[in-house]
Amino acid sequence: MNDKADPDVAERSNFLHDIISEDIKNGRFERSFRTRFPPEPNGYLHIGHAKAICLDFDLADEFAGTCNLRFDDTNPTTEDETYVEGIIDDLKWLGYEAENICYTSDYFEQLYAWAELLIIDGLAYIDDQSSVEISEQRGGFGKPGVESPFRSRNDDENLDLFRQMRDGVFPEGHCVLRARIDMQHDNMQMRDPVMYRIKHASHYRTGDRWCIYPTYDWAHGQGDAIEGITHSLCTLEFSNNRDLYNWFLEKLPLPNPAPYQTEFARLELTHTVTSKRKLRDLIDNGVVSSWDDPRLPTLRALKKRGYPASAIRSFCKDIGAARTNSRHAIELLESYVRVNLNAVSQRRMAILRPVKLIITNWPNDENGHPIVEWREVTNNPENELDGVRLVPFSGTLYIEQDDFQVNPPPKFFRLTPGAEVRLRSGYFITCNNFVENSSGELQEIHCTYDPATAGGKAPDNRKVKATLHWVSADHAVTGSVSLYDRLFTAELPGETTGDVMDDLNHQSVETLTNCKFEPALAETPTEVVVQFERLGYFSRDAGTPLLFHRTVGLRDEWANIQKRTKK
RNA sequence: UCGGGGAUGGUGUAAUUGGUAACACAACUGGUUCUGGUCCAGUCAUUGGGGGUUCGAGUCCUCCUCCCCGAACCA
Repeated sequence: MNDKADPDVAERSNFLHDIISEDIKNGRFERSFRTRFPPEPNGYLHIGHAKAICLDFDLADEFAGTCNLRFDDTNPTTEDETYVEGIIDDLKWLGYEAENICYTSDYFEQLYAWAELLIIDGLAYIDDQSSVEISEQRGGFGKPGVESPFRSRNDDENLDLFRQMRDGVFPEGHCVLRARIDMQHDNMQMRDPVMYRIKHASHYRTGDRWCIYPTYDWAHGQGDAIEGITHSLCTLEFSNNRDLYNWFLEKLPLPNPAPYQTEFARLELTHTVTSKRKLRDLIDNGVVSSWDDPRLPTLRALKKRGYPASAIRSFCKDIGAARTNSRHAIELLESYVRVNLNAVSQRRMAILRPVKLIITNWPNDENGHPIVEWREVTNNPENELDGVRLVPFSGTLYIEQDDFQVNPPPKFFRLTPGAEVRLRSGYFITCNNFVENSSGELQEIHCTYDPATAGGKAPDNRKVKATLHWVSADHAVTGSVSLYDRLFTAELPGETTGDVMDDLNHQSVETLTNCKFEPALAETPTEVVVQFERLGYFSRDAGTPLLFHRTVGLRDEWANIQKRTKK
């Protein structure tokens, strides 16, 4: 399930591609290319993860290799089964299937055995100091560390203590297992890093079998080796861990060549955040409703909002991979969504902020009721196979408030008193009058129609400057629409004050409840995205009846004109 | 302060590995159009700064500047 077949997605070269080709050419590994996507199950996947996933899986696909999904579950106090399930769902939705679903916790026994081996080889020791003492002794940038007084403990004692650790003899924090490397090393990661800590916590998979848990560094490379990974791809912040990754692998009796780590820059987007902590803060503080709130950059939120998975994949492929820290404009992602949706989504008419339009010369039938015509409207001009539908048209309609102005600004092409416009697939109409209430609010617009322009074409070929969408008042279904805007006003939230909450966009969602939809919209299946003509793409909510989420608006030249004239 | 990694237009990614800056987004001009959508045509950088090697440098050397990551029993 990948879209190699998608001609829109061109393969772009990047440094990872080059490295792997080189390794294959030189026969560095006698096994085939294999990588893994290693999330920690303590939150849901977001757009940043999508980049890593696309990289891992597409590279595997391209080089005839495989990719595992591995849950890096070494910290029982933060992880949970629900996230495991959520991540599996998210990955599937994105369109990828893992070769194997693995868990670091499945390697706990092996990891433990290897740790004993290191102790026996004099390469690890039990340190009885507290975390603050250890931290203080670690030194600083340019300042060498100090060796622990327990560093010279003999191997037999270390082994004995380690076994007692495992047996639950000690309380949390009593001691840790440390690798004996070099307290003077320039790389802080190499200053006798902690391999095991005591946690009397039950793990969502191993239950109470363990009370000591391996740290990331002690588990990751070994997990890679166990799975036969060749290329361990991760983000830039792990660069400093690479020395340690290699050190452990060298000291262990593993078949060579060992996997090796290569880092790339994580995906950052403007006007949003992608750290799990910050996402969680937004949820916990009630800024957004949950992990799938459509304003969030999580995959489940994007899905709910109507972002096609294939658009996200195209985006990730095209931005490629590099080692430069960068931040992509969120508009770029949106443009991929528009390109995708423009091709596939059916067009419908919906009025978000309705105002009544009365056609004063509209004919009545023999009973004195306005006649109803069923106008034929194209479903998608981008795809003839989508055909047409019939939309009821009559003498009383709703149009968008924005489409009428009494005193129009320059370049306003829409309806104004005296002007003629087209109602899409309907008729040309001319505004003769309008009605306001005592407080000056627009109540009704009165127009006459030209019967000769049925279907929206004038026999004399005269032109109009605008085509408006409309909904017949008698046939309209009423529903609601949620309009989303960026969650943060600042490109880089927290840039000025350091607190992302200071940059919150307090108008990031607006829900309109009196929207008028053409009848066909009531038939739209849940989670399907349609284009509301002239407005944008909208996804039907699965829970709330007749609610649509705005996926993304259409490009809006009129908005640009207004912005320009303002300057 | 030490170590590691970066720097190409408004933004992001490329450049046959030393051969004369490409693609996308955004913006702007104009054209087409029954969506101010789509589509089409066009405009918009000499590669952080200095010096050097070379017929030729974004690619090599050198000095400088700026930015990111790192002192968790998180990953």
